[in-house]
Amino acid sequence: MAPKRVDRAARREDVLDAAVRVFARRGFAATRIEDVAAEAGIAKGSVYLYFDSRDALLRAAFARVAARSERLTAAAARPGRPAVQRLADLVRGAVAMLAAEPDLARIMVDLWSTGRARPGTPPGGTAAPALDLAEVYRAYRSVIADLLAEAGRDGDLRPGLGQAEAAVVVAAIEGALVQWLVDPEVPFADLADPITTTCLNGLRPRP
Amino acid sequence: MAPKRVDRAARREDVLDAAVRVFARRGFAATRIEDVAAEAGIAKGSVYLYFDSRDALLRAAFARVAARSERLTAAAARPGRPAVQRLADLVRGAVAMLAAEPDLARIMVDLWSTGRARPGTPPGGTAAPALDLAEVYRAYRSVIADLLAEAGRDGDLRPGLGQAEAAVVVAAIEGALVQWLVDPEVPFADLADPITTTCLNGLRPRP
Amino acid sequence: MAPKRVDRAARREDVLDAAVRVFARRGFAATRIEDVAAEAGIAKGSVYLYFDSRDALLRAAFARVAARSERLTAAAARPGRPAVQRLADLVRGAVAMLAAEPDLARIMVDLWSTGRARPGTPPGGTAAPALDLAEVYRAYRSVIADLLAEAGRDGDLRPGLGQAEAAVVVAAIEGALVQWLVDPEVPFADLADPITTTCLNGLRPRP
Amino acid sequence: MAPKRVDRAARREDVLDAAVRVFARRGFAATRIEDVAAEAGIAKGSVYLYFDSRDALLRAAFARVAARSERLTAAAARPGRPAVQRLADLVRGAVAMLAAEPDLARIMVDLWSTGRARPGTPPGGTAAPALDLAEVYRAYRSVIADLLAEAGRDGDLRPGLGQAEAAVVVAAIEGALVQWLVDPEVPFADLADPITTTCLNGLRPRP
DNA sequence: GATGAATGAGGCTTCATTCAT
DNA sequence: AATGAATGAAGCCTCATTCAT
Repeated sequence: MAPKRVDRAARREDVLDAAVRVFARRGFAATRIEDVAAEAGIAKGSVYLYFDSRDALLRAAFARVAARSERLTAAAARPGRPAVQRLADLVRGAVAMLAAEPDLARIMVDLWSTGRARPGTPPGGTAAPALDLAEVYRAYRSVIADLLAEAGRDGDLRPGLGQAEAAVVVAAIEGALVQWLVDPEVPFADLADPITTTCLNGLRPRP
Repeated sequence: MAPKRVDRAARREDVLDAAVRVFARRGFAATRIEDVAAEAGIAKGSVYLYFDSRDALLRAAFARVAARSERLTAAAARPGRPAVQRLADLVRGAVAMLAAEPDLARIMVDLWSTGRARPGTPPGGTAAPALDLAEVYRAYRSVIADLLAEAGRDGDLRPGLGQAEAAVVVAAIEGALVQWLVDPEVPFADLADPITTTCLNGLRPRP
Repeated sequence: MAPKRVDRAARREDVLDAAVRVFARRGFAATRIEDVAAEAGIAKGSVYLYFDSRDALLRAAFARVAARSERLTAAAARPGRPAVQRLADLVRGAVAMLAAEPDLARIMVDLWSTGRARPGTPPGGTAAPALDLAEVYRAYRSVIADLLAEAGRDGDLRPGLGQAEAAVVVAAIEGALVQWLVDPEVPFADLADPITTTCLNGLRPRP
Repeated sequence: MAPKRVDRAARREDVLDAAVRVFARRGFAATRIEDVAAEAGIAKGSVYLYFDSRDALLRAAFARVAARSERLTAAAARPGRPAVQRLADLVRGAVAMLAAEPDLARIMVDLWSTGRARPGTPPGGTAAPALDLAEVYRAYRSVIADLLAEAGRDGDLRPGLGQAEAAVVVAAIEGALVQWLVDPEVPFADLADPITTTCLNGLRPRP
């Protein structure tokens, strides 16, 4: 029974892989279950062996985005080097990761709008477990805010930096991502440096 | 034969107003023609008196977003004051405008994903005049890059700044917007200052 | 008030003229009230000043077809010349009239199918005054059958000819019409002679 | 992956059978997809498993009419007996077939009007392979014209008969059909003899 | 009388989901 | 488990008809 489980889980991942690809290509709204099935090389009905509904597929894709984000911040939280450097690494790492996985990046943008108010959500309230994108970004900012504060105490950045500045750093990354997705000629990966230096210089102590 | 005292164009704007509100509330994908009609206080079929199709409504909404963006950059291009200041004004103006018209802002986010590969586009190819969001952002960056260069020549910012840094500035604005839309507790309007100072300080000449 | 009446009737005819042209061009099914209005050079709503409904327009068009048919047979019933000749004249006259008024002819073909079971007709039965096309053809055949019988008594055709042979004569005309309408290269007007001679020869007494 | 024991093609035929019945009963224009589905005993949406659109259903019905017509003329073209007799057989066969399949016959009449200028045809131009009814009748007349010419050489009919007389023969059949469809009391099947004898006698050599 | 804006019922088509095989 | 045929709810759009001006 154990191998069965593994198989099942592996198959599920395969389907999700396919879904992510199609979601990235056509967007959620335009993606039909059949598209996902075709991309996964299985029959339409078989998708339902692994996911309860179209919505569940969407939520699973969201979970991937969230997990990736978490992995990223987790790495940055590890101490051992100066906070400014860990911050710089975090920014560079985030850009690199988004650039390396454009499909997930595209889905994230879709989530920005879809996550807001899903059609399925009944006016009453208790819908499916919400795609808590807000929480993801809150955590993201928290980690950065902590690093900013620490770097402030280290004297590498201005003291007193907090949530607002963390939001600016996150903004620079996500905003650059948007421009790349909207216009593939924008060299997103190459923006890692300008983003890092601009933000960090901008937050240095005034001479 | 009398031109009918109902002003066609005004009525069309009313419907578009309604559409923008609903698009912002539910997203494009989830918005049905009937929702727009209800919001406008007219019958479903009446929407078609003013717009050829659901897609035309979407395109008109895009045009509003694009027009607003243009108004913004046009103001910044007017000379008369130092480039750094005009740049700072542009950033603050952009944030203020987005904060003041959250509906259009939300639609813009929808456009980021929808604009990519619209489902409506017939396989044949030449559909309606594409929602050229890329062009909007290209123009946006251009204006900012010009200001950066000018400020460089003024000695207010580093010399040699260009497209990349312009992208970072745009990114900071749009990225902050995203965080606000995803999480209304993010004080977007208040981020105008942190964004402006961080970016401009970060681009100052090194002492 | 009298001139008003005349005006009104004349306008009504104008609208019907327009309707006949459009019906002939696009067929009933594909003709919208607006098409008729445009062809008549009036507004959509004005059509309803002269006709109660789309269906009434159709019925009026039918009436024209029927009236024309009646005029035709009426002429043939007038005595004074040998029956065979009146018969030949009737056939030639029918062809000439149909060829001269292709619009009405096209409408007649539409009536063959539409007249059968109009959508509006409730399953129960009592719909609008039916388009009694059957009656039109019955009268048509009657007149011809009478002429055949008379020509039989005259010794110009075989005796004992009746409804069946009348149907064949009518058939030759209407069937030729169909071929012309389906394929404009068929020289309908020129078929008057072949139809007349074939039928009349075919009904001559055997030598 | 098993080919599913339901034969797709057979099922498609079933649906087409149902469509033909409904088309015959209500006419094309008045037939909704739901009517066809109900007649076939399936759900509305299921019709689309077998036909791409309402129009495709119409075209398939046309194909049946055309195929039947072809079968008929093919039989007549086979030599072996005198041409006059084959001609007589063709006429009788045509009437018998039309009388035996009144549904297809009714559809044919619908095609006479629908085939002309189908509403479905996009303004662009090249829609689906047009319902080339003209071609069907052209072929029909050709076969008959050949038989007439051969019978002329045999001395059974007048020499020099051609397209015009062929049109008259076709006309007699189709025209009789019309009268029957318009008025079910017309004994169409019994008209086979009057048509045959009238036409063939009418085309005999003059004594 | 004329108009044409407004209405809303109705038809076509799509597609998430189910289920018999 | 896997399939894909079948379903039917929903959404887009059209157009006959009404009605205020």
